[in-house]
Amino acid sequence: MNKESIKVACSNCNLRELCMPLGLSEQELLRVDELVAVRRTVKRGASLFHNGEKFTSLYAIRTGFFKTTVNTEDGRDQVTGFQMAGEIIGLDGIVNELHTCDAIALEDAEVCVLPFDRIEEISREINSLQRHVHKIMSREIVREHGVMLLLGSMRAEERLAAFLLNLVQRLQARGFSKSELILRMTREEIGSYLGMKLETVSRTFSKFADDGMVEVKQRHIHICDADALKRIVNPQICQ
Amino acid sequence: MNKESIKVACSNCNLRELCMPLGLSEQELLRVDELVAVRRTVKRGASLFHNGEKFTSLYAIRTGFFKTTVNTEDGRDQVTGFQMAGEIIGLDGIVNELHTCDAIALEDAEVCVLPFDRIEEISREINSLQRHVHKIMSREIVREHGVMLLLGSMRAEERLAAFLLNLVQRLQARGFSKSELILRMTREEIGSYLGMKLETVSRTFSKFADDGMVEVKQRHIHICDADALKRIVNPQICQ
DNA sequence: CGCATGCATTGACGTGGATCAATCAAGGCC
DNA sequence: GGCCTTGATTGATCCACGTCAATGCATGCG
Repeated sequence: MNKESIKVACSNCNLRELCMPLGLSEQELLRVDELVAVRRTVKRGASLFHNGEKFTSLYAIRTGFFKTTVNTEDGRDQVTGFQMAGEIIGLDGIVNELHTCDAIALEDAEVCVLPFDRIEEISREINSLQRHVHKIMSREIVREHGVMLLLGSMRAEERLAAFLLNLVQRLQARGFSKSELILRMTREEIGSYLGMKLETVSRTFSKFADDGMVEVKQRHIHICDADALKRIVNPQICQ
Repeated sequence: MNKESIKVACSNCNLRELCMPLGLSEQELLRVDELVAVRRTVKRGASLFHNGEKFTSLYAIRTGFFKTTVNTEDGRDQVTGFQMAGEIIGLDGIVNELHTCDAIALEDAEVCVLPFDRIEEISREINSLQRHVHKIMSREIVREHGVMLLLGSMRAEERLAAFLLNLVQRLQARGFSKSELILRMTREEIGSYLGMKLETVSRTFSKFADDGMVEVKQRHIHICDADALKRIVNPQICQ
């Protein structure tokens, strides 16, 4: 649990447009800079927070890649999401002031620690920050609706295609290639997220490769035919 | 779309402890009373809002029972939740100021309309209301984590048992019996929510009945052995 | 009253994905 | 380099659940 006391400003952070509302005044920006208490680094495999831990802060991911998992008393666990730079994690902790999931770094990561009472305080003053916080939470709710749709009504191929398209789209929004990606998670983690076994994930990758839609070499994925993947997710529409 | 202009106060609503924060001062209560613009009734089968509609308000359910569903362009749809008195719906609309799901009344219902800009305005002034709004959204995120766990890692019997226990627990919190309930939704809607086909829902009910855990007569359910249901959800723990 | 309509139940059968198991590839480490 | 560990792939088999189809049970309406 490595904590650093380097204090850094949001106002000149290159991820600002992902974390923060747009169109703040000079003055408001200075106020928002007070949000970030400190940054914290998390080594690959380590947890940022875990189930049962007291909730104090949200975290904005600066670099690295996380998974969040919930687990039942009887040992089952379920990956609830994969998060990358610019995304906010920890929202689950607000209700009961306890985290209800684990956040594990899938590669060395750095996060900005945003004490939640400070967020509340400043968002009382800056309307666009208040709105922004509400939107972040609502976005998470909508995202989860999408996952429920996927888990509740799609078949293995559809799930994996939807997953790949979602990943690559988010990477593209961050300036990465729209056809090339390196998976940060294992087949088992993908399977947990998508409600299937790792063998099925592997077989489905192989099938996509056989059909010429992707090239798969371990965790290196090249998407050759994104439209074909879209057609798998949405059979009727994409003809 | 029946709109009434009877203006009523939260301060003497018997659902207040479900919708509203506790421990407000006299003064704050008066302010909070300004939240509810109006009430609206929704007939069984009608929608409170639907996918694509402009978002303006959240809704607090006063009476009745709703389902929310998301749907893909290609006609699939997925029930994302069932909501009852005291619960807040419409949170999905905040991000893009558009609703992304349909809310359909499963029985005649009445809701309080809470214009969202008014919520934001008043929650800037009343800290406990601000915190309350955050908690409601966080609670929804946590609930959805639970559904993802259910859909991603449980088998049919476990899902249905978890569903029944959850329903009855929420009904009990509203003063209803903890062993007797009437389902407001069809087998197909239950199946959609739980990611299984209506026949499987029906068969699983029958199996529970054969095993003496519940009595099922159409939509009337009597839970004879709640512990047995818990054991199904949580094999190891409940021995 | 009898008949249509919408759910629910139950049975017979098929299949997508789970399970079990062997093999293979890629690092990391001495 | 060779060894060990961890994760990925692939094959063979199985079973939980989906699919298709018939029947039953309430409710409402001409």
